[in-house]
Amino acid sequence: MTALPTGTARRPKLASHGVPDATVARLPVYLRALTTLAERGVTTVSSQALAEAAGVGPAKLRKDLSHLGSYGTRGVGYEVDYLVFQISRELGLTQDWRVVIVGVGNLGHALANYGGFVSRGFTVAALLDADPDVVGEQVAGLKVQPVSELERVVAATGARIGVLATPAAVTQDLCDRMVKAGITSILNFAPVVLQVPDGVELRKVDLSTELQILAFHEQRKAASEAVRAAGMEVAR
Amino acid sequence: MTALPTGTARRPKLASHGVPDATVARLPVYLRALTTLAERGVTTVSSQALAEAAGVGPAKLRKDLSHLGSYGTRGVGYEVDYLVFQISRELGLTQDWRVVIVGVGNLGHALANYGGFVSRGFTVAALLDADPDVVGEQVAGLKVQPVSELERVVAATGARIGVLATPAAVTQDLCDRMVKAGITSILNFAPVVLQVPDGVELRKVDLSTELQILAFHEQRKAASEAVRAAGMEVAR
DNA sequence: GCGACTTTGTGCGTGTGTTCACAAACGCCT
DNA sequence: AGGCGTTTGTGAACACACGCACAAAGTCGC
Repeated sequence: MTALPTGTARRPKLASHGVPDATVARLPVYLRALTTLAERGVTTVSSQALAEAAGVGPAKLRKDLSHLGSYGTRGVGYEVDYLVFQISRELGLTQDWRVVIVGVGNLGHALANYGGFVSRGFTVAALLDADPDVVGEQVAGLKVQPVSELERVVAATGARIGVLATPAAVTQDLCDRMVKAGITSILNFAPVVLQVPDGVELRKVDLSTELQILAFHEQRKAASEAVRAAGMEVAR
Repeated sequence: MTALPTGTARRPKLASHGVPDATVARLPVYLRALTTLAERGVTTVSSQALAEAAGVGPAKLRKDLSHLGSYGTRGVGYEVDYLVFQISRELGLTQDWRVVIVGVGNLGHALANYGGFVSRGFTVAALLDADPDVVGEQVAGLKVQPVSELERVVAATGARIGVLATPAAVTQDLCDRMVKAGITSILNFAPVVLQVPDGVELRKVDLSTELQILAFHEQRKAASEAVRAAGMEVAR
C-alpha cells in the first residue's frame, strides 16, 4: 500500500466515487421517466409517482437522488425540469460527447440511426468499417471511412467514447487501437471479453448473454412447475 | 428474528434460488471464455487462467462454479468440455428455446441475423412487424409476418421468450399482448420502462443508458484531472 | 398565525455479494 | 507407498446495497 501524503484528508470513501455505481446505473432510467413526464406537461412529481414510472421503490429513488443533493421540496415533491437538469449535469450530459463507431454491419447501422444518440448529448463523430464495400457508403448522414483511419479520426474529432460493433475475432485488436488512439470509454457489442488497461471504462452489451439469463429463469420456472405437479400427484 | 418450525430443516438459503443472480449473470461469460479455450484445443483450465480469460477474480470464479457443484479436480483444475456442459445445463441451454422477435427495423434485422442466436440453443421462431412495407419481406430465412398475428404465432410456436425491438410508443402495448399470449420472458430494446406482471422475467438493453453511464465516468475522469492540474498549480 | 397533512431525506437493521486465506484433496515423482 | 507441490472448495470477514420507518421540513386551509 502506498503511503498517503501527510496532511491529506483520508479519502471519505464516497467522495472518491461521489455517487454509488448502482445509483449511477439508475440515473438514466430516472432521466427517461422524467422527460416522459415533462412531455405530458407534468411539472412536479413525488418520489412515489416517479418511482412507479421508473419501476423502482420510492425509498430507493429518494436515496439515489439524495446522493446528488437535496433537490426536492418536502410536502410537495420534485420539480421535473430542475431534476432533469441536475441529473443531466451529474451524468455529464450538459456537454456534447463525440462518439466513434467502428463496424457498420447490421448492428452498426442500427446504432448510427438510433435517435436516442443525438437527443441526449451524444454526437456520432465518425463511422468506420474494414469492408471496402461498406466504406464510402452514406449512413445516417456520415460517410463510412476505412478503419485504417481510426487513429487519425480519433485525434481529429477528439472523441473519447468508442463503440465496437465488429466481428468477435478482430475486436480486441480494434479495442487496443482505440485505447492507444486516446479513447478512454468503450461500449462493446461483440461477443468477446475485452482486456483494457486501468483507467479505461469498458461496458458490454451482449444479446446472447441476456437470452441465456432469460433461459435460466425460464428453466427454473419450468422446474418448479414440475415440482408442484409432482407434489399434487403425491397428494392425490 | 422469526422462529423456525421445530423439526423442519433450516432453509439452506440457496435452495430457494439455487444459484445467486449475480452468479447467473456471469455464467454466460464463463461459457464464452470456455468455448473460446476449447476452440484453441485447451482441455483443462485452472480457476486462475479461466478467471483471467473471463475478466474476473479467481476467487469469485471458484465460488460461482461451486454453486453448480464440485466439477473441478484439486491440484489440476477444470475439464473444459465437462464444465461447458454443466454450465449449459444449468442455464437451460440443452433444450432449444424458440424466440419471437417483434420489430424488424434496423435493430430487428441485426438481431435476426445475429449468429450467436442459433449457435446456443436459441431459434428465431418468428419475425413480426407492424409496417406493411416490411411485412412479407424475407429476413434471415424467415418471412416477416404482420404483428396482428402475434397471439396466433406465439400459440403455434410455443415460444416463451419474446424480444421487443419496436418504437418506444407502442412497446408497452405489444408487451402486454405478448404476456397475454403466453410469453413469460421478455428482452426489451425499446427505450421505455415496461410494466409486467409477477412471474414474467424482464430484461432491458438500452444503448443510451449505457452511453450515459460511460459519459458519467468520462466526466469524473475529466474532473479529477482538473483537480490534479489545479493541485499542481498550487504546488508551483 | 397556527395546526393538520404531505413528502422528503436519512439512520438503521438486514441481506446479498465479494474478497481473503486456508484446509482438504488430488496428481506426480521418487 | 509416501511426501511434495498445486489447486479447488469454502468458512469468515468485509463491503455494498436495499427497504423500513420516522423525524424534519415544507404546504395548505382556516
